[in-house]
Amino acid sequence: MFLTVDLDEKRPLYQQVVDGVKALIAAGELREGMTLPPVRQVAGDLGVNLNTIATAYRQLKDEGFLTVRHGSGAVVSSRSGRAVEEGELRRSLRTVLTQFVLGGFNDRDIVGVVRQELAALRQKGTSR
Amino acid sequence: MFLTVDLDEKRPLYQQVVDGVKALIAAGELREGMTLPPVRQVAGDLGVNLNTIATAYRQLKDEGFLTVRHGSGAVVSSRSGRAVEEGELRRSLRTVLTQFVLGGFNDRDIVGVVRQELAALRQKGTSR
Amino acid sequence: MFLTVDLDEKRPLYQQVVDGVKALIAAGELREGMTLPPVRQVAGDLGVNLNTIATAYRQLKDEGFLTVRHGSGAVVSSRSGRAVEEGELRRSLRTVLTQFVLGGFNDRDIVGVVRQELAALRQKGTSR
Amino acid sequence: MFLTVDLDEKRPLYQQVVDGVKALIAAGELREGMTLPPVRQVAGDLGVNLNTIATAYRQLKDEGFLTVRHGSGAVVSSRSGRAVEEGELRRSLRTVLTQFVLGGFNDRDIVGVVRQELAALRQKGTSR
DNA sequence: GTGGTCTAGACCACG
DNA sequence: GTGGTCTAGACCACC
Repeated sequence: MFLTVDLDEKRPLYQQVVDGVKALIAAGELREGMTLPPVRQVAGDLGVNLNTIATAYRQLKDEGFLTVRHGSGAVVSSRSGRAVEEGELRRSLRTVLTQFVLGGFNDRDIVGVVRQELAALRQKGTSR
Repeated sequence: MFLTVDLDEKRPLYQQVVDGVKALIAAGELREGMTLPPVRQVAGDLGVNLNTIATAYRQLKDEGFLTVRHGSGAVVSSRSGRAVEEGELRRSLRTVLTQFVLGGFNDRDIVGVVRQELAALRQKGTSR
Repeated sequence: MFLTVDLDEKRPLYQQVVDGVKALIAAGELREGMTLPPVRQVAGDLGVNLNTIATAYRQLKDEGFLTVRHGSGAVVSSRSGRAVEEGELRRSLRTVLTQFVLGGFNDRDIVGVVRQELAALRQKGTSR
Repeated sequence: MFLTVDLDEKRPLYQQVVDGVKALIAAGELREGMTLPPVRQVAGDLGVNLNTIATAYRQLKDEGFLTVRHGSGAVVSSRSGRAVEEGELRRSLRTVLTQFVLGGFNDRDIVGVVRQELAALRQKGTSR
């Protein structure tokens, strides 16, 4: 798989997996109908506890990104993901931007970084 | 004060206060030398426990944003805040941008939202 | 564990715990990768509140001595602790030495005591 | 006077004054029978609150370093200062030495620093 | 008046 | 099981 986790990060492990899968979907690298590797395999590959991956898959299912068919693995859902509340998104964005501002970046710099990251996010797959 | 907290958010209350104060500093609304309202007053205004605000002030002190003088109050520090690692910042940004992409926003939209939020962040105070 | 606290001291309890852990690390008795006992156990052993120990662990984490992994435990960090300013250290030393001088110790005595304490500090573990 | 205080230090202001006076006595710069400047003057010179200096003088009196004669100021006591408990002293010393060890100093370095500071402490006055 | 510490006990998040 | 957060309320230290 194309997932990695970092024990030294602040995000919990399961969240890193969730975010990683979402990123792959956003990049078009994972598309609807594709099957994700079994929980056990991912856990083994990443060297983390099995429950951690199970939690991540569960959250992805709850958010509508995966359809779990008992015995046949987790499949990327057709209507991938329901909208996250925009208010919440903007709040997260605001927090990150605040840190950039406090770090001394000016608006040009920040918009540049945003463009860079967007390009990186979309470089793989068909995107949309 | 201009702080708010939301019990339904995922961030802990004290973290919301920390982020709020940082945002005020970034916006130039709080400047070095200014005194923050007493812990008890903030706690009362926000309807949370005194210790929650004390924790927030403590973290802001530890991060170098505040200088706390025991019998006096908490004043915004001159060397406001130490640098956050850029790598960590970019990672946070990437996570947020992924959410936007998954929400169906295109790059134009996203950059637009970023510009809006930056403007909002900087509208108050002289900035600098 | 080899920690003790004393209610009659001026240092806050959590600070005594912080200093105690640092001393164990300095002595090489606690080394990187080792897991500290759970918060609740330490609290029970020392007869203090859980939160007091949690505060100590939190500060040690903030200072870079511990890496705390939520569901696991607190392990001694590899890059144990960031440097303390030498100026601040010397100031603390000066204050203590002043007390010894006022207590009637001569320089020989004082250097002797320093050597004793250093030896005690380093007797355990391989040091390094 | 030869006292200074630093608002950015961790020690409380009154404690800095106490330590400063003790240092002057230890150095022999202040000797028994000499009169300290009035509280008001010291407070003015240092730019701190009058109560802060009053607290410092009171503690010095309580510890036996000063004799306060109502109306005639504070006089350095003949039997300057009662012994501080040696156990407490050693504990303070141990804490400081721990920090030096954690800072990477070896025993030679540390003893060298101690000798330096002792010399600086005693350079003025007749000492003893 | 200010902020800091501590307790007792509840509940949540993570692995 | 682990650590983290929050509350309610007490008491202390500083200015």
